[in-house]
Amino acid sequence: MKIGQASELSGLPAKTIRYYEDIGLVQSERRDNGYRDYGKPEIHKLKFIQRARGLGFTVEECRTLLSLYDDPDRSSADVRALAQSHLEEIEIKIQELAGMRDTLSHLVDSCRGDHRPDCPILNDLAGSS
Amino acid sequence: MKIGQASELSGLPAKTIRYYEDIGLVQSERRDNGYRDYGKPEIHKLKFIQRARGLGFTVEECRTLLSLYDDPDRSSADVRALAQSHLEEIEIKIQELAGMRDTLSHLVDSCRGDHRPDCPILNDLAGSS
DNA sequence: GCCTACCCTTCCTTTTACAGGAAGGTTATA
DNA sequence: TATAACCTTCCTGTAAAAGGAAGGGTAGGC
Repeated sequence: MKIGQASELSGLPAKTIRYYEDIGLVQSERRDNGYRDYGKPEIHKLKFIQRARGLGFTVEECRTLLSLYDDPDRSSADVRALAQSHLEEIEIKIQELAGMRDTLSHLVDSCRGDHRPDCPILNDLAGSS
Repeated sequence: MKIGQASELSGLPAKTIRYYEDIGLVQSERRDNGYRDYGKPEIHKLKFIQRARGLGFTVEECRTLLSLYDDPDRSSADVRALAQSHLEEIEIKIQELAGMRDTLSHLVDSCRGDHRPDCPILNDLAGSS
């Protein structure tokens, strides 16, 4: 099938699929006219990546996950370690964002938001505390 | 003062300060030898930006915040609207990350993580559900 | 005067994960 | 035959810097 259908089936934009080919993540056959030609295994890989990306794995982590998936001698410990480490990064990011949210929502609540220039948000950023 | 001290006082790497100058965010005087020369107002601006970046505002939002800060005729409503909108983006990101975290931690918990290849994480990514 | 160490300069490249668009070839349909 | 819809490659741009090369400035010690 052509890239358009591969895109629909995998949920990835055609641009993204070409990009993944550029970086050697998912190869494709070529027809005589130069069009990319995808079969079931490629669609499967693309979906795999789409899900992994949806869980926030980087493209390089997806590469590793794919190679583990393809390796019948893998240890599930390796997969778990990768997922665990990614999970920790996510939790750190959540904590960072939660801190920002708390500070910001305080500031937003304390600002009247009227036509006057007086503003606790700017005061805080200016270090008036 | 030179950029090194400006860096220490503002908490921003010298590289970043130069970058902010490149994009017209914080200008500096120059000495005869070509070195950048910073005074109190610039340090104040740099700190302002450092705090705003710490709250997750983009550099362009920082530009807007700075111009509001410099404008005695501003309305606090404008500042509040910007902060509010940024706050909503943060909350959306937190929700996304929390979703990833929940799915991932389930998967990690369900994987034994031993030497065998059998792995629920990979199975899930492969769409075996 | 010279050496060393450290600070500063500009300029170029790299990062991440694509998106946008130009210029042009292919195919299906009316 | 015309046109729309699809495909191709290639180049550029994004955010916010970080890294590094090549070189100039400055202060102190010998």
